[in-house]
Amino acid sequence: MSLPEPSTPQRTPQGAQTAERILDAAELLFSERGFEGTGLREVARAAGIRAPSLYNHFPNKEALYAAVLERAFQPLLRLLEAFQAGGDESYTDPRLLEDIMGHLARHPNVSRLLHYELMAGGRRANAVLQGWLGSMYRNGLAALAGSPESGPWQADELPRLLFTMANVFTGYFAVAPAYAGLLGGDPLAPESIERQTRFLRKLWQVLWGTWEEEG
Amino acid sequence: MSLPEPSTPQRTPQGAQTAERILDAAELLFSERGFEGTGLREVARAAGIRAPSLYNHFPNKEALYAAVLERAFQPLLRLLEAFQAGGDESYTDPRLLEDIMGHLARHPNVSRLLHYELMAGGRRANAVLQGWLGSMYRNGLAALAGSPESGPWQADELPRLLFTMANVFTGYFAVAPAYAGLLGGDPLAPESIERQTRFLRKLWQVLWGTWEEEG
Amino acid sequence: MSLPEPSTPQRTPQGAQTAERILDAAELLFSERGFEGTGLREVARAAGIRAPSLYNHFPNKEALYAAVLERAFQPLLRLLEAFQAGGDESYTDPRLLEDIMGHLARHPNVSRLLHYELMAGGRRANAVLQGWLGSMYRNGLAALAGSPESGPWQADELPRLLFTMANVFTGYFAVAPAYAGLLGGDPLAPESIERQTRFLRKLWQVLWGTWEEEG
Amino acid sequence: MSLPEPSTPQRTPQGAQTAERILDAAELLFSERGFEGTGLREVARAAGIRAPSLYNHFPNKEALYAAVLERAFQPLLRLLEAFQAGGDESYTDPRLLEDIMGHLARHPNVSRLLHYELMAGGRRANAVLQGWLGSMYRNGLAALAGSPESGPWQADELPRLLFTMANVFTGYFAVAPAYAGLLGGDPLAPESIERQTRFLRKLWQVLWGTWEEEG
DNA sequence: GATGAATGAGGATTCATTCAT
DNA sequence: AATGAATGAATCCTCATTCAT
Repeated sequence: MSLPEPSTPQRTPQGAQTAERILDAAELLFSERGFEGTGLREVARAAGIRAPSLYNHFPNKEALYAAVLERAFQPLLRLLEAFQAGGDESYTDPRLLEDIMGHLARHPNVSRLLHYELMAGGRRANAVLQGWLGSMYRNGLAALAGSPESGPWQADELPRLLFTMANVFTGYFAVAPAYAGLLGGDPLAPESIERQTRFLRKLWQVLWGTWEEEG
Repeated sequence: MSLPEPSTPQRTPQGAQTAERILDAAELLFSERGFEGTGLREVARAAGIRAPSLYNHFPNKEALYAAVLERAFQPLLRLLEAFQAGGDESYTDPRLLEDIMGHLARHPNVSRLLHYELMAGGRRANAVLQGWLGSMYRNGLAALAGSPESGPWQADELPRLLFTMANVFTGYFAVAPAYAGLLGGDPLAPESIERQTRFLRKLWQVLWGTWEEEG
Repeated sequence: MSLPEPSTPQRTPQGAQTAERILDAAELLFSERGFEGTGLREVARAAGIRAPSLYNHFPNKEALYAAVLERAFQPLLRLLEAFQAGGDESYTDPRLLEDIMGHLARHPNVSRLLHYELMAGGRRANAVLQGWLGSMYRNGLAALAGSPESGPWQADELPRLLFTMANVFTGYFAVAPAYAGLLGGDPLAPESIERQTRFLRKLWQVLWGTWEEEG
Repeated sequence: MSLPEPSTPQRTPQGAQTAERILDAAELLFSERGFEGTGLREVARAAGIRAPSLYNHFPNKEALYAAVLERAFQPLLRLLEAFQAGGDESYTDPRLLEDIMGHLARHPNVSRLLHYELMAGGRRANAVLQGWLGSMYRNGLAALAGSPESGPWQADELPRLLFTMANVFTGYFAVAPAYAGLLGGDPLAPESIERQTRFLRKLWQVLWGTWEEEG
């Protein structure tokens, strides 16, 4: 009666499109308001359907949330895996930083979802997240330990450095909206993200002692 | 019936004690579950009363939340103000870092409240937070700009550096519980906090180029 | 539109089989959980289809329920009619009792459906049931009135005696599961049903004064 | 806003009265429509309150149902216990029959609740009911076994006789409404209950061989 | 004949809040 | 200051049903 766009009314694509719209809507809302702050009616409205229809695609709110996390975190996981496969020296290779920053910039919801989930701690046991964190932890530990760069860091400091940097990366996007009022511009505007990317690259190099003043 | 611990048992009127207990309970719960994830019944139960009694002390949930934030953020604000009064060079003085870290370590809820509030962005207009952020922003900009330390940072990078460091400080406590499973120990245990403090001091010095390998 | 009735299972088309499977599933579930306690999704799942497909065979839940009752009660009705045709003296003929008991034993759902329906009283106006009860009432009144057996019963007590016995017959099966825990064995096991049949035959004879101690 | 009678607005009686009204309403509705057929809104409306207020008196629907059963069955339990204490010969004493019949007649809901619960079988594990049935079973077995009356019954038939009679007693009230259309009069009218009581007394005596034709 | 998708109505339950006591 | 009782609004979710495919 009020379906926005039944443009291609085939069987599967139809449902798949709806599921995708639901995931899109849910990702945005969950990332903005958190799990408990998000109502399924809002999600449904944003997806262009009524709330009960959600249950044709996801068995319940938790499952929808898990699906959102899965879809949001998987690319990051893949990025990290690809990076790990690239060799040990890559941790000080700015390209990873660039790639991750680019992905986070294109998907600012991911950072926010992650922070909400991290702050929820172990309460909402989430396999996806634990997997991702675990993978990052192991990848990081192994790679940094064998890094040819010396820098000022000792082995037992690397885990903390790792988590700190992850936090710095995602933190920018997670709390970006709160900056808007103070910094004047929109922190998620391309120009601002570009500056943040440059800033983080420099920060990374400073931390590893590879920063060189340039003209 | 279940009064936990009247820390300073002077002749503080019963009501004040109750209000304090409510604030304690609310601070913990809000910091753990966020605003929408926290029910007033839980707060009341944790405070040893029934939900309607909350309204004898706070006009509504939002006001209680604001009071929690106020009480939690004010000491930090004072710290920053005192620091600002201390002079321009103090931004690279490790003692501020030490003080802030100490305070955050003793009150891990503060970091979590702050992060929740930052992630909520502008939705819950909160004067306290805006004031604190604004003060930090102005203090930071002015002080860092006149800092005698050179380091690798240029004037227009200082705001980002400032926010980044703030995020690094509070982020540790905000997401600490999620680390527990991965790092093995409890990140909020004194020993772990001690190591984090040392790590952050070193990080700070590395960033400012004042780190020196020691014996 | 609805009742296909493939009474004699020849080359019954696929659809008829499905309808039958639906009726089987619905009969079991309605008899176990009652009308409101039974969901169409459960019925569909038990029949191996999805809920909307039910509507290819029955116009709605009420009609499905009515069809279940019809199919379940008709054989009993036929039994009673055949018995009535057999002559007046047959009411004290133990064979009727045997036949009815046998049928109820082979179809324990029938008793349960009947009890649920009786307890629903007049709320779900059900023509089938009213017809069956009415027929039983009339048959019973006429036949018992002209019975050659005297026994201790007077004419105006016969209706009550009739209903009481009907209740005793069906009640065993309707409430049997609740006995399981107390009586030890499964009341619907053949052995237990056999004993119940013997017991009821004796009960019937005692009531009519035709019981004789035997070896 | 629409409370019918806040006549005596003391603290406890007020709530107790409400709880009682809820129990009354729930007992009637549960007994008429069963557990799943009864909505809490109906219960609330019948009790003169709104649905959420139910939760000030009972934690959930199941607990309300359990409380209804408890209140409904306890008097019967007491009756049976008192009877058991009375001595072995009492099982053939018509006074017990009279008492039980009177109680059931005054509380026809009890029979209906019992039948609904029995038909639910073990699904809704109900301690009250199991306790009552267990008590009845044990009381019955012990007492009947030592009964001075001989009658036509053997020891191993007594359990079945017991359950049969219980079924006959409660069955009348449980399915009474369905009789209304057929018997003409209201089966729950005092006159009809009186006749049923006489009928059951006679039935009992016939079963024990103590019936004597009278003038 | 079968079903995925959609939905209005309603399910039980929780929420923050009010008020009389 | 405290709380039982009450409630409108909203929660997640299930229901029977429809319809296009």
